[in-house]
Amino acid sequence: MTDYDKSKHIRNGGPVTLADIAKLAGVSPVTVSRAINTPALVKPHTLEAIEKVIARTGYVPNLLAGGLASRRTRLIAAIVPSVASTIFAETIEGLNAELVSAGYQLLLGLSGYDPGRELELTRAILARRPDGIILTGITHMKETRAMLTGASLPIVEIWDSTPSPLDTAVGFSHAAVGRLVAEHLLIRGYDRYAQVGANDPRAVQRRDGFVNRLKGIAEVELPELDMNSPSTFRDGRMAMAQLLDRGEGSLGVFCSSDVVAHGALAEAHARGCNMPGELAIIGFGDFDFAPHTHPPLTTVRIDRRDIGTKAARSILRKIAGDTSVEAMIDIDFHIVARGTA
Amino acid sequence: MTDYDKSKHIRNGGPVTLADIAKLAGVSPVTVSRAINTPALVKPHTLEAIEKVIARTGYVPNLLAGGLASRRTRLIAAIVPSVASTIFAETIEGLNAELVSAGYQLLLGLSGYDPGRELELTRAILARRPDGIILTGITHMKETRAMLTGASLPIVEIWDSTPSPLDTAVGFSHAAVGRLVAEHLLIRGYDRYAQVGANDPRAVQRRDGFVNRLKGIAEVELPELDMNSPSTFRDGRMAMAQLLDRGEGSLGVFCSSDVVAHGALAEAHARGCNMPGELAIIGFGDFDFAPHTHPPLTTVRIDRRDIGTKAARSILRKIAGDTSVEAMIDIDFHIVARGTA
DNA sequence: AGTTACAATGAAAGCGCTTTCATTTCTTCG
DNA sequence: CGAAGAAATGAAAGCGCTTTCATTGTAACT
Repeated sequence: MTDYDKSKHIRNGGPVTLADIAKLAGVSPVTVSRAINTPALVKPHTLEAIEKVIARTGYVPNLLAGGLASRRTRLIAAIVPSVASTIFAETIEGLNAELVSAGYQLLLGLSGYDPGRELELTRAILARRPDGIILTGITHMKETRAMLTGASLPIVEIWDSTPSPLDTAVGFSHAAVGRLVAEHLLIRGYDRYAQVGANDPRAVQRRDGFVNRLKGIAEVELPELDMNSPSTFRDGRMAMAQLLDRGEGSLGVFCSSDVVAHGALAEAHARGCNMPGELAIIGFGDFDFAPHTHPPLTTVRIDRRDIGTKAARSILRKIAGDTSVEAMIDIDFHIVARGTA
Repeated sequence: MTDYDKSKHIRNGGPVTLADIAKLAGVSPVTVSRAINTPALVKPHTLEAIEKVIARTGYVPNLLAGGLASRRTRLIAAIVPSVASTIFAETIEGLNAELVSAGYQLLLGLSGYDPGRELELTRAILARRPDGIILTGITHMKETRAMLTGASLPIVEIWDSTPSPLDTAVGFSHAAVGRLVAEHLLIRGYDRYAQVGANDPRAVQRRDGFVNRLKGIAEVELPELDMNSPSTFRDGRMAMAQLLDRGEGSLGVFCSSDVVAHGALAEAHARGCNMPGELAIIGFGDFDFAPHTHPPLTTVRIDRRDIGTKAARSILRKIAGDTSVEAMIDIDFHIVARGTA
């Protein structure tokens, strides 16, 4: 039997390597590699011996070395704007659950709604050679797009819809959401219409869809908020105060998120507005608290977790070589009519 | 000048490597490596030439190879129970911000409050040889502890306090939180006391601190919730209904999170309870909505983001070889008295 | 008994970097 | 102008795995 100890000097108590295991188990390194990755190819008796040594030594394979050699890292990267804003947190959870159960690990990047940071993150992430990458939205800097397509790996864009994704997209049309909300309000008929909220690309799409649907019917008021995305409870409250102060007549408001809507609602509640007769508020996201506001918030519901799940499945299929993954995977949305519209 | 093309065959359009850059720039691979990692060691003229080639080719270094060779991955792993539950999301944001600005990347693991999953995650994460690891809480399976100490890397445990951390801990005493809340309620004096909420290790500590402080003074009622951590709005509402149904007299309630408290509050509100005279509710976390409930929620405030920031700084210092990092870094907490207690 | 096939194992090369140590090329100064 | 020291660069080895191809052992069939 050959001696597999390639080390020039005695092991200095440093981390155990595959070669160490091989030596201790009296087999070659390849066999240990197979015992770990493709145990079916190893004779049960040998396998058992190797496993015993692994357990005894507490060996943890080095996936850097493994990834370098095999060109597969079992790493999936995801870039989202934020994780504190509820909206993406559940998508991440869905993503992660699906990835972990397939033996993959999630590498997370937070872009803070900043395309420049998205670019830097993309570079940093690509340097780790993930097997796939997930991005939020469909608007990226051209350098980002170039780098991504040059890396030739599966890409999934989430939370938006497009006929021409970089690779595959999982999401829905924000403009359609805006239109749907407009129609919901139109049926009831209000004297004035307004939209308040964030200015990230997707919120803007929703606003534009809303405004366009009302074009020729009503002017949409857009209170100015001196802030950047994402917007807050406070923003909603201030905007609503502004709206209520500067005009008469019944009012239908579309907020860019449930948080903003909640703020708007608080102001309306404080002023004793009659909802939804005199004032209607529609949020976006159907956050946990939405059913519990006073009155309960009418909002647009999206299965946020499902976006993560479907994104994970798509990317895993692509990694597995499945070329039949659809370019655009649509996610459902609908209005949950509660007390505010 | 030597020819640095080591490849036996012509490059097949695959990813550009450091050797390719070296060849195109007419220098050796080491020089390119230095141009990237320690540009100060390279003559400005050479540097410029190399940078030009890198830009032109869109070269992205392979950090797997780099990490394998240098034994530094610039990767920090963090394991938290969940990211959808608000409580940890901001910690992650703080962590990430600090790490990114130091050139590190965050590898995220979600344990779902399950020690077994924490163990698996630890193994999977260690296999990627992070430069440091951050864990939530101080209770881990003994296999996890063994694996961690065996890996000999900087460890930071967050969101709890202990005199004997694995390495360093950043957090606070949950028992002390429970005591503080008990004292806050005692000052006002209620006929009955109750605690409702989750059963994760930290929530249990808070409950025990609360119960112990009231020992000999009052029995603490603990409504049964047929659920696991984390608990929800619904749990809070049901528990409050139970409490209100089965007893008389004024009542002081400590909830394991603001979400639970919000639910409890909704039930109390619906029944027209007089707060805080007849009924007191104290939450935990000071979530965004806490100031905006009706009445506004009294709760325990912790700077969640700060935990992340401090954890990141500690681990970065450790990586830099600083041995003066304190074993226990305390995080402040205090009661924000609003309308419910 | 003699192929043939398959299962189990091994040898060697190499993934793309960084490290260490050696060499070359400048400066600087007596 | 030549020696000494510093600055800039390079050669070679190797990080810890997986891959490919070769070899050996074992069973199955004629």
